[in-house]
Amino acid sequence: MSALVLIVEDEPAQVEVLRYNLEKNGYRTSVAHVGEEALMLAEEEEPDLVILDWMLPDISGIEICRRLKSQPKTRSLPVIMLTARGEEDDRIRGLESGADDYVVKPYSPAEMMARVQALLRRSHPELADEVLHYSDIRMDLGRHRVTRGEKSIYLGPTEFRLLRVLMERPSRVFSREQLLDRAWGREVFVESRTVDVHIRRLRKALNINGFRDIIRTVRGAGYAIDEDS
Amino acid sequence: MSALVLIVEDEPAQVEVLRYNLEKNGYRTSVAHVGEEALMLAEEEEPDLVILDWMLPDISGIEICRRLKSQPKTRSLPVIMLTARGEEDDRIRGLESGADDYVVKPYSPAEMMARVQALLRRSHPELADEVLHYSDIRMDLGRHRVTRGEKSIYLGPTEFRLLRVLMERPSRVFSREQLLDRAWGREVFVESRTVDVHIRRLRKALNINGFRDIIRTVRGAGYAIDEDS
DNA sequence: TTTTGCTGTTACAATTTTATGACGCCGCCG
DNA sequence: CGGCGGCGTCATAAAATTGTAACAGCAAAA
Repeated sequence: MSALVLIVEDEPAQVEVLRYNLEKNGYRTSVAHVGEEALMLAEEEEPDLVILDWMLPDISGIEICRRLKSQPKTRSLPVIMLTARGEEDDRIRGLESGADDYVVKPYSPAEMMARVQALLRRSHPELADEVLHYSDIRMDLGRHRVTRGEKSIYLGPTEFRLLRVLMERPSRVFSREQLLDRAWGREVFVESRTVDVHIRRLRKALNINGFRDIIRTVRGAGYAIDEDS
Repeated sequence: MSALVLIVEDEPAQVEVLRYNLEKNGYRTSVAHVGEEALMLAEEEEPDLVILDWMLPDISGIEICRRLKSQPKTRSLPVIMLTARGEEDDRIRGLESGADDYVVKPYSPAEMMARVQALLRRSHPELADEVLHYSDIRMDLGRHRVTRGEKSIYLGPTEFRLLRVLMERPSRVFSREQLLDRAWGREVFVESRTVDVHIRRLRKALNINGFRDIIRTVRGAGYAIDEDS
């Protein structure tokens, strides 16, 4: 089961951005458009984290945060406050009201995801599994799971490590020696040609259905995982 | 994803020079004109490096640096201090305040870029991929990728090495022997005319579409990569 | 203009590199 | 013990890359 993130935000476009990115990173989401709804959902659905917009139609974000922090049931629920740019005072008031972190709009999705993960790691380490993404490939390191699009992919241990190395630095070309070092370990002795074979196995597993090959062979250099051919 | 460099500088002309050069080298940029803004952006945008002018309208660069180095969140953020010429004391104070490097104005863009890359390599090796530029040609050594304008160019291994040699010293003329040495290796024995053929292959690949030929033939001397014919 | 020296271009064979399929070994689990 | 899955290696096929020779073009020198 993955972490549930409650999004409290009245502007639909913002909601969509958040929801898209959160789900892409493997979180479940739940949305409240107004303050009342937020308080209710926070209690009913027991989310693992709240992203809370500062400006809401009814109750202010700061007030919601205060209420959350005053109830035993939701006291330890991490809150990320979303504020408009440059309101220095707001930031301070936000933190005073008990928010655990704040993000100013506009923000980069990557930054937001990093903070979400940081907070989750603090409160529920077991929910903060690291997940690598590239294109439509998703690699959940904690669960040892790989999916492409909707399909789940089965990989042997070696292919898993190999893909992990490649996914940690998408587009970068790794020589066979580098791959052996990183995916096999420094002291093992295996033929460098063996990499070819595992690359092939990886390709076969990844290209299940009619998926386009995403591993780029660079003659004389090595392999990389890459969008284009 | 490329590295984000925060430029803290109040003089627009300086900003433009920096921004132009940084972006040409594949970095993303962000600009603060005054100290307050710098501190805020350093925290919000999580840049990977800061270029910090000494003289600013509100807070001094040295003070900003001190503050950055005193906060856990920004402590390990590399700082390059920009100082006016000849202020030896300033330099010392700059380094004392925790700056990781300093550059005296006026500086050469190449020097600045070299320092940026050096610092990045130290802190985030994965962001310091080397990229060569000349005219509209871009060569990403880590990704093993060449583009001209928007088009991506495919090169065989030898053409790749050959272009690399030429790109490392644009405009310089290399004799066939020098090219054989550097792109083939000292101990291989190949006909010097072979260079011609690979130069042709390189030209053919580079001049895809209607791009102008950028390799200059110097009769009796060799080849160079060059803007004009 | 003819000659001469160098360079551009093309075709082709040789070589190198990579992909693939098959095989045997080994450790794990029933 | 026996089967199975995962792994490394090898042999061979398939591709891609490369070196050369041969010839055409061209510009400067004679």
